[in-house]
Amino acid sequence: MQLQSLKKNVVRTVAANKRAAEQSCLSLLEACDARCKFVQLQAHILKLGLRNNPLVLTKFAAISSELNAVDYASSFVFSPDADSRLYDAFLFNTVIRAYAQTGDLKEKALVLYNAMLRCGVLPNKFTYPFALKACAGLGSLSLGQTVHGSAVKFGFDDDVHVQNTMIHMYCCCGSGVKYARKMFDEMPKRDSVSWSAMIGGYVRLGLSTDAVDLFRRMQIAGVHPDEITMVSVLSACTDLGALELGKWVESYIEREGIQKNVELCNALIDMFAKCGDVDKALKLFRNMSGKTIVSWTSVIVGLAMHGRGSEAVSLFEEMIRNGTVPDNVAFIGLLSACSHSGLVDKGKGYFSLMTKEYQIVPKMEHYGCMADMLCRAGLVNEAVAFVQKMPVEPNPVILRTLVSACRAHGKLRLGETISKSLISNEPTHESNYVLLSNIYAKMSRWENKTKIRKMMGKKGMKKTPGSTMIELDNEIYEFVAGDKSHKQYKEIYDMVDEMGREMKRAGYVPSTSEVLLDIDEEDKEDALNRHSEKLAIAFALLNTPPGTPIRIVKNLRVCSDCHSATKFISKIYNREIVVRDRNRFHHFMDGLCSCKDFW
DNA sequence: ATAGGGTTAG
Repeated sequence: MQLQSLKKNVVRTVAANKRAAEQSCLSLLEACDARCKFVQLQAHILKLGLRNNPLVLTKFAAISSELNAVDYASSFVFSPDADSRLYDAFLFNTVIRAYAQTGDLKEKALVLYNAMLRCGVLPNKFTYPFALKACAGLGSLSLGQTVHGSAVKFGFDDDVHVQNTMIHMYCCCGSGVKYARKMFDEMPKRDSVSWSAMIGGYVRLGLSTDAVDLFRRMQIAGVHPDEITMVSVLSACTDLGALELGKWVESYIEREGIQKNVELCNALIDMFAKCGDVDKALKLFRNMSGKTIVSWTSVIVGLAMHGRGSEAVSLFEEMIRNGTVPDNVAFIGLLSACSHSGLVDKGKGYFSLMTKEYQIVPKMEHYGCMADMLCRAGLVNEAVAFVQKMPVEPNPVILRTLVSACRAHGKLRLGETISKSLISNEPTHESNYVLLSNIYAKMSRWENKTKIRKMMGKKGMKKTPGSTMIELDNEIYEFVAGDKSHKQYKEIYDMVDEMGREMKRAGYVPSTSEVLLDIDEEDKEDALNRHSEKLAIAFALLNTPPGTPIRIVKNLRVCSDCHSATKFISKIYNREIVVRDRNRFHHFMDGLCSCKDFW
């Protein structure tokens, strides 16, 4: 073997020439891969007397990161019997980088950074991107600020690489985004990476409108975006559900000749699928070369969201035939496809394929998909038994799935029990109370329902307000329940009232039991009519020509009253209405929904 | 000799 002969070569030359030994040892380290025994290498270094050779140690540390042996290498390199006078910045940088890249050892990168300063080794311009990346991974604003201060002290804060990493780091530290923006605004010279870091940061924080605004400013500033910038911009479109904007971005990419690499194609596929045009996503997917597991998963998830489960399943089968090995994310997509389309037996089969054939240890999300699948299919008892048999404690998300199913399928006592335990475990989570209240409503135990409402008021819970977005003439409009901020609000409310009258004539019954407020029935109807979905639909009916499809995006799950109302509206006003909610798409047409009331 | 920003689920 090549490795064997290299080793012999090292041993031969070591006696003759120390310099040649170093070179040979470096080549040996270079040739080392996962098959090579890391420990043997270490013994070799000792045997050759290169224990304190910084170059060899650096190479040793660099290789360790690919073998997930950073901790081991670090303890060898920086052991007490090593000669610390030989440590240099390159060596520290290498180990700091290795730690910064490692999943759960990022804090050690900063420990080493501090050790470096204590040893009197001066950091250089490469040190800061590594150390800041560790802070970003930890999401620790205070650590980031300390390292930032240190970079200023040593005079590396005017380097554009360092500044860009700082923007990235501050964006990864939640409340740090304002510091990121401040740095960004004060930079004397911003390159495309600076813009991408800031735009990408906004997207990750869910501030997608800010991301789009910044992209517009980037164009005004005359900085040419590259494929990485465009991935973030597309991600913002996906988040906003802004199909028109997304289409514009696609044509912009073509026009500007931006290279459509695999990642950019994946982002385009994801955008089209999640903005409602899954057929376009499929077309792009078919035409792209170099498909990765991400490409397959994106399109499988896209089909699942549109209720096209069996297509998702055949695509998964095709992927396996193509030799792409599914990972745990692909299985989450596949299982959710089965769940959304009622393919219970298929789902069970794939769950066991995943664990047995692919040796993937199921995570909470996989269990969640299975519980969800059984619940949707009305197999509540089986779902409960499944959850009890799980080797891990179910998380609140799974328990809430069970409670909803209990309510839908009349297992009210059980639902009440689970729901009460949820409230005691998670007393500040609003939806736990809503679930219990809905169960009481179904049991007609109104006094209990009132009690729940009072409890909620006392706890002062912050409620995620439902909001609905709609795109019209290159603008994105957002509505919240009872919104009166819009210029047209009077017309919108008149339209909502008219819609209500027409729907009632057609047989719509408002589901006032969904309303948690303790108000009389008429006011409850009023509250339902002011839901953000209905405001957005009224706005669209007013401002778009008859017959054009209406696309709206809801931030939460669509409520059952709005779901049934939208069916009536699609028929009465002869409109196709496409609703994207938190989980999936609903295509309403002629009084029916594509989800077949199965969501 | 070592550097910065990105994609799939929940």
